[in-house]
Amino acid sequence: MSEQLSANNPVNLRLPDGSVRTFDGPVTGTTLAADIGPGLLKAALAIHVNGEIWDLSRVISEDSNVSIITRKDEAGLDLLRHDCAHIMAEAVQELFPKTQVTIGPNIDDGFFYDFARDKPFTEDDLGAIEKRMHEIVKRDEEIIREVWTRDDAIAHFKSIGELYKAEIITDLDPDQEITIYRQGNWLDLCRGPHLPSTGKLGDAFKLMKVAGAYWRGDSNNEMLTRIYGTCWRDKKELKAYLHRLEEAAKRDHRKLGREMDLFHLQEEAQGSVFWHPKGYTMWLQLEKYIRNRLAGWGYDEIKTPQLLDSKLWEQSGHWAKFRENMFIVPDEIPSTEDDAPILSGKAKLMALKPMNCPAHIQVFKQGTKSYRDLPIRFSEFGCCHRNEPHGALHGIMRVRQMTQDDGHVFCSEDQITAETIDFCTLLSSVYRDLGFPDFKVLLATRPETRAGSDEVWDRAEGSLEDALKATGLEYGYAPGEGAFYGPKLEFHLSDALGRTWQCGTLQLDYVVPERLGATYIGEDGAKHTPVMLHRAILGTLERFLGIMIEHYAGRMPLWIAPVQAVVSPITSDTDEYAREVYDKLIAAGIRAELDIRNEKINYKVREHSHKKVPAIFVVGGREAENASVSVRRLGSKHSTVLDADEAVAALVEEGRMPDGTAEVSESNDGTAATA
RNA sequence: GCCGCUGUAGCUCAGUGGUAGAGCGCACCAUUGGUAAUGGUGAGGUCGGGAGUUCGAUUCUCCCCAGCGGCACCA
Repeated sequence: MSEQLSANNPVNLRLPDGSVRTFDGPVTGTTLAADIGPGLLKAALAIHVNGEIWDLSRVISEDSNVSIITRKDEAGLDLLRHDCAHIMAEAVQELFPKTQVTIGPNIDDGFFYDFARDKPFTEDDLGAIEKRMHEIVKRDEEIIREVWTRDDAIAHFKSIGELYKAEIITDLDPDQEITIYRQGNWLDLCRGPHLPSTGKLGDAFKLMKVAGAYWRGDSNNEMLTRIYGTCWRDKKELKAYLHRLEEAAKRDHRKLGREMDLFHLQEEAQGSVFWHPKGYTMWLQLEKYIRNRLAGWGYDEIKTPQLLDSKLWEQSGHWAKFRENMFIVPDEIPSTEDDAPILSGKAKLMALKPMNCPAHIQVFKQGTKSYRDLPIRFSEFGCCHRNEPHGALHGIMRVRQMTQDDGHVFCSEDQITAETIDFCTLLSSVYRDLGFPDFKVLLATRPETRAGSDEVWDRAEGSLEDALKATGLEYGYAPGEGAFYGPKLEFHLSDALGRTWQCGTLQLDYVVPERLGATYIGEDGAKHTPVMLHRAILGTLERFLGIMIEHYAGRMPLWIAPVQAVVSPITSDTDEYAREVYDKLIAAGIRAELDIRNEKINYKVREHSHKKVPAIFVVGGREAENASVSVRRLGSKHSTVLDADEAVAALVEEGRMPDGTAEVSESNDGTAATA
């Protein structure tokens, strides 16, 4: 069909309400918007054409289903954010002419743009850049889409010193259309689409922070300087977002850990946690809970050594594949001579265990095992050390000494599916108990650095995926993210702020049991190597407690709260009665405190509320007279007067540790139900 | 590990080329007060560590360490 013919053909555009507008020939989104009304023309940002988002200026020459996109649409917000990134890049290059642009994608709540510059940007530069951005918005520069040839584009970007852009184009799929967006005197390679002009952006944006980021995300490449920004439809949304950040900061486990006196960290033991009595109470409760649950699913708990000979790690494959994350200790008596080296450097080496699996295999190997013994399930609250990079450490979420709720299941190949189903059932029940009903599953496949042949990996990945299918859980993939000895399932839970955390894992391992010589006698009387499933539900207690603290904003469920109740007399006249109530709580097994300090009740209520104590029992003359208590629950402005014994009994009931028998909560979307 | 920022009292933070200050917390005294701060008095810091410049450094310069925000890595 020739151009001329199509130009004379009428074009029918069907709008979302079903109505059709007919034009004499090809039209642009702008024309359509104007045809519908001046209000829409003003609000229009782009247009959906048969499911694709187009610039308003692009010519539509065929009958299409269309809808105009405004800033009210989700797609409109995405456009605003991406344009905001472009406007930021324009501002940066106006202010700092020798800076090269690289990539600038949208992210949750905003965008970033990575720049190459001799001197990295600092936070002090953000004010000037932001100011210039507002000027560019005021200039209301028209944004023009142009299609260039590949060679022209490469030549152009090379000629202006934009080597990264030239590299990006060079690496693009040869069939990919090269589009350039021009605004004012500035232009950028971009797939688009974009707003019709910079003025449409508005003023609800803010540059948030600067950071270093490697070119193409590879730590072997040079480091670029990244600027993060946030962008919204209007000032009100921006303000709400900033408020949300402030609220999230209040939940920070490092802040709450200090305020609630749970733990501390100090530089002499970086990456390892000093647990205080209150924090360790939470730890012990969580440990007790998961221990109970594991025992109910056929796990036998063991305890294995911290320091193991490097020979074992060589054999297991850790020495070759994991050594840079291990703490190595020479097995030698250090010299006490003043002028002699402390260590000779000649001693044999031991290593603090970074994982428990080789030690569990040693336990398995004691005595002869029969196929009738399988599956054997060992659990251990294994304290592991990993030499994590300094920059990775973060509160108690990312530490160097960690305690896993670890376990290894030794089984035959035909037991993998049943064990996987059981594990997923247990895991979803645990997450539900702990307040995290929603989680996602990813199948992580072979990494580049790995032990074992491709044939073994084919088998392992196949078995694990088959078993995963049998659980009925929905899942995605994490290519290349498997452990060095086998593929794994990653369980990512969502917290109250919608963030996701990888906690649980199930790893299928054909490699390490064989390397370490684990065998059992099969039905056929011959030796076979068992399959090993490495699994953890919480992941590590440190991280999981950190997640729980932030998820609950410190207001822990009663069973895990370090102090469950405080008894506080109004005046010292009722100290004695307060002590009676306190004794009742203690006798009932409640973690209670008695606060008979010479302070006003207002002061005490305020202080215990800040410390997130779930229940305050206030007792005055009235309560003492009729053996009652005035109970004020955390988060409530009101108090309830109850019979003292009943109040204690109610607290005992509420504070019962969950055991997996609770009803499935409504927020569970069903993905967690596997039983 | 890489980039940037920060490091002052237990906590949150102000401040200065002439050896430091606030609020909260803590101690003591007074106050006995019904559900988110009673008042007063006092103690407490070699200003992250080391070196340099200077008559003099917490302040300026350099190096190191740690924390924070990211990147990379990861439970």
